[in-house]
Amino acid sequence: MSRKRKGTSSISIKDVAQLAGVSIATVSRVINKVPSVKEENRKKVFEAIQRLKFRPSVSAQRLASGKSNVIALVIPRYEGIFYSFYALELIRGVGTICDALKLDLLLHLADSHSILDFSGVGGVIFADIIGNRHQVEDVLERKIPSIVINNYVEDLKISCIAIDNFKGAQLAVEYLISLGHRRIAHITGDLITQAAVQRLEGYKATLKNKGIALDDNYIVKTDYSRGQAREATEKLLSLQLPPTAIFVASDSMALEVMAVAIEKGFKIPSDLSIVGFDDNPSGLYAPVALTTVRQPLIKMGEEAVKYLDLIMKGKQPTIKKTLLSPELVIRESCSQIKVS
Amino acid sequence: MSRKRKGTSSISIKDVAQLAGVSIATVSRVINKVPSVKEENRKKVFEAIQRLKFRPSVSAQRLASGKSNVIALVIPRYEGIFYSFYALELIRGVGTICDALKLDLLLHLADSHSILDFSGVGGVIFADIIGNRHQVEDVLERKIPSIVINNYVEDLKISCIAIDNFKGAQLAVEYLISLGHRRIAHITGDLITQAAVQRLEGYKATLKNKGIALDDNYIVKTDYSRGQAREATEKLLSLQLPPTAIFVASDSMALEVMAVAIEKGFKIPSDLSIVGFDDNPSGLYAPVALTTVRQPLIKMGEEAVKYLDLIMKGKQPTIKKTLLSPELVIRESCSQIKVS
DNA sequence: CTGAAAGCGCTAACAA
DNA sequence: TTGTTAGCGCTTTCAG
Repeated sequence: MSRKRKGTSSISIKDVAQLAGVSIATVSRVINKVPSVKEENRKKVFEAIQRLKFRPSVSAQRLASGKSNVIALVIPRYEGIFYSFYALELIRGVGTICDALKLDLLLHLADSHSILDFSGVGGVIFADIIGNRHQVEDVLERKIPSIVINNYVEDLKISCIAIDNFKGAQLAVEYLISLGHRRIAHITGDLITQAAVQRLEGYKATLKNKGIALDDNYIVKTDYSRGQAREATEKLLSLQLPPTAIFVASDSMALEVMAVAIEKGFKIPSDLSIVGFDDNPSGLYAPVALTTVRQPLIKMGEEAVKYLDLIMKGKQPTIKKTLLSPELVIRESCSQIKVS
Repeated sequence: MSRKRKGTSSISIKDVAQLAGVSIATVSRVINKVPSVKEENRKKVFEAIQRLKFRPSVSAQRLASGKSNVIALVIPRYEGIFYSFYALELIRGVGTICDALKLDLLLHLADSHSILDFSGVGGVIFADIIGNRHQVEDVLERKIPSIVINNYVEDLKISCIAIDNFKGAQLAVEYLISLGHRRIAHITGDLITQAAVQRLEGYKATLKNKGIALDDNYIVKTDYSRGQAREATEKLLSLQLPPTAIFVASDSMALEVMAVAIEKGFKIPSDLSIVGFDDNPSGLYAPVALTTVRQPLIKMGEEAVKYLDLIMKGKQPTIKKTLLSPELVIRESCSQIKVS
């Protein structure tokens, strides 16, 4: 008995087997719900497990089976992301469904140069790709099931689920136009995100389509923060010919826009119409309930997890690029333009 | 060769050893930075690792060594938590430092009845304890290094790091009193959280200390949501004798309070002083910059991780209960009371 | 329906 | 300084 290990104090499948009077294989079968176990034995094993408070070692399970039920959620750690409703909502969606599906959620708040260790991981969800394409490529190369969300990736062989931000912007702007607005401004989000870029493009394209000339003064770029939203609004409203409507790339910024406008004595919506983006519940309680574009973030997270789960279980191996449709939520912050 | 396994396609330490012309033990030593390896061999091994793109299997490492560098962050999934700046800030703090210390972060958004699987986990951080004491007790029983944050637990043998919410409330209320206010209301957070309870207690105690009678009409309970903050404010401001100051349990609610007050024609701060809690950056860009109580959330998360890391490495085994001090951040939303 | 036994990929004595 | 080898706790054939 010379080369014995430091005995791990924790109880193992062996102890359970012994107490239950069966072999470890049977215990394993019970744990894995293999149907072929006699009811009597199953019961014995269950009791032994209870009595010993046995918990199977995930590491051992993984090692032996080669399977893992860990999903990694990679969120790029750029500043702007934490201004947003978006991140928390996403984590909430993904986290909740992981809990339900008994998947473990590994959270990586990653730098673009973080080295991510995916060895124990069964699947990876990339929340957007911002300066970390190489990480995606790495995972792809290692054939780890993966999916990108909130970013429609054309040029990579990977599944993705994204919001149709272009369409979202279009919905917002068309609505504004339908109310008679022509001087429509746009406060963008951080243009390192695809979402912000596409919203801007949607805004531009829709104006063009409707024969409204673009005016660069009406486009102000921000990093999604409330501070920059405030500055943007001040700039916009002090223009010689201020816009009659502003389409804002996030609700949290839109709330700021509204606050600034009210401070300056504008009446919402009669003097200024505002459309946000997100359907952040805060918008409901704004001085004037915010009209906004709802994007199904939680759903996006859920879909991603479910899809990954399928791939990890060996089904659904094809690459699928999904675009989720946003939806205009009309509340009180927009009105027909005043006759001039 | 009958009983062979389905060969895992992934390369193992064996392949590296072969290519490098050394034994697997040497490869293992290189991986684990054991100093006693000849420089020449170390180099060979490194090259082989590079060429093969070898990544050690975490599961195997864990199983063989009995060590784990996974930290689980357990966040109770009650509705209110997602209204808050708090959750995201915490995740950010913990997530960032985990990335830095090369620890894996397992995120559990747990129901109180979720069964948590901590088998592969080296340490656990409980973010508050809300209906999940049994989970804490379970971890304790299994001797897994653990710590509770945002909740000062007296009656459990576990380390904790919490904010001194009582003191925070005291700072806020004393400041208000020093400005001459006596009709000071409090909009609470969700009283299933210790933080909200302690802020309420701090509020009450401070008033009492200063010889100001408590008035139940001045205390309105909420769930931290903006909607309830709005209702609370409306109720408070329509009182026959409305408060001249409101201490609000979170910044996000305080912003709502301010918005409602402005809508109703109150001037901030001359007609109504407002103090929030959190130091949410949004408060900076409010119509009137919000005076608030700063709580070091990110620091709390960081400290927790560092501490756990120490325990996991076998140092610092004692139980330590830490209380972090909040700090009053005076901005524009409070003023001397008007002479009546 | 069950048990024996061969790994899964790695670590850590121990011997050399 | 290095190689050999016995496990770590579990899954999964294969043979009853």
